[in-house]
Amino acid sequence: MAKRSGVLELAVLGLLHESPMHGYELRKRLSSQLGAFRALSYGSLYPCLKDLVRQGLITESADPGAGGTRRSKIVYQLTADGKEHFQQLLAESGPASWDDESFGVRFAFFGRTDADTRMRILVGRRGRLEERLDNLRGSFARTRERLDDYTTALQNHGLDSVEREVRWLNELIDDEANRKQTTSPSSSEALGLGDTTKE
Amino acid sequence: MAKRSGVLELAVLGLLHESPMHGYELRKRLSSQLGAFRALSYGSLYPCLKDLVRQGLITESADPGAGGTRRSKIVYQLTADGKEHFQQLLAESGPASWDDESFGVRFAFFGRTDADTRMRILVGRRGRLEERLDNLRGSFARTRERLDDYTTALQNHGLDSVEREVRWLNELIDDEANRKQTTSPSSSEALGLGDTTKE
DNA sequence: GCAACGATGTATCGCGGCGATACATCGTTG
DNA sequence: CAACGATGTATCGCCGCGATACATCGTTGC
Repeated sequence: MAKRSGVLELAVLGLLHESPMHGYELRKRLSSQLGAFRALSYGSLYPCLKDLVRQGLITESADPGAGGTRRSKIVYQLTADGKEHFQQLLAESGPASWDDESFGVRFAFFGRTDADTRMRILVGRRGRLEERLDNLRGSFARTRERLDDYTTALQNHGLDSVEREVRWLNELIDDEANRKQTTSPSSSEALGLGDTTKE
Repeated sequence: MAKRSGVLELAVLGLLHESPMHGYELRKRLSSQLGAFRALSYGSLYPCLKDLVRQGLITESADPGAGGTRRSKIVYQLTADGKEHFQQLLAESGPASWDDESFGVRFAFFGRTDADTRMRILVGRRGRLEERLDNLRGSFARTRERLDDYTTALQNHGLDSVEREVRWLNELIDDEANRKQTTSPSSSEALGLGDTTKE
């Protein structure tokens, strides 16, 4: 228990970091702010919120909104423990954080973490993608002759997409390196060369 | 029951269309041939196979492989009913077939269906993507000023990806139109203009 | 005023797929 | 012939999705 894949937890904590919110609002922002990531359902959200309250990472309080008609609207707010836990989760740069969804959410909150963590996650993510690229190219070469045009087109398109993703990562990594160089020179060399060893 | 989201069923039937196979082999091809789509687990595959057998769409038989040591290796084979059902599933061009996964699998088997079905699925898929584009652009415009650089970069990247996908779809649609025109002229006009009305 | 309606808002349930795991046999290597 | 990794079938628990129910707010129109 309390596993919940982590990513949902991270996203909720991160959004609540900006301002207290209703569950409803939380859900909307999850799909709009965090990009094209599919909106998660209430079936996941509310149990997660309940869990976070139980852990003392967020608190729920009545809505001070309208006139004072007692009705059940709940505003969730981050606690000090919650902020701490958020930082801790965000900085985790293990293999799990290279996953598509996990990376997307972490990247959206990059502004709240330090340069080293950003670089670690970026490089790790690139490694994960290059791994995928290898697999793709491998099975592509292995099956290319006996596939029809459509299957081939699909494979090529998939390959292109991942390659494009890698290029995007490279730009981001360069940006980070430059930013770092401005602050503390002669340290960009060691970072870009992480050798992508798996877990 | 028997719903199983359809896409798994379709993929298994399609792969079995080429040649009889073991479950193990089936699983490997699911991730290599059908592109970058995540490998589905045995936890889904075997129950699905069992279900297809129960429906009489495939049959299971002992492996004629090695020497004759009785051991449990099972080769699955498509039946006549299975072939028919596959065609029927493949040709379904309802809203469900515009989904990412569903479209990918159907596209991989495009060679086994007719030009009209191909065009219907292609145009529908493009409509779905343009719908997504609208949502993205909407929430983008609505939130752009109060977001930091990273969140903005993420949104832009997401937008680019979907736009790129639409461009790919357009190329495919053009190709299909040309192909059709070669065979039977003056019929390409009516097809490209499907107005993407939802379900 | 108030009826009607869509957006806002909280909550639960069933079910399907995923990941882990167990177990068995094949083929190769030293 | 022992050891090991690839091949192969099978199941189980758990998580998250989609559907759904229900209540209230704010607006519109008469």
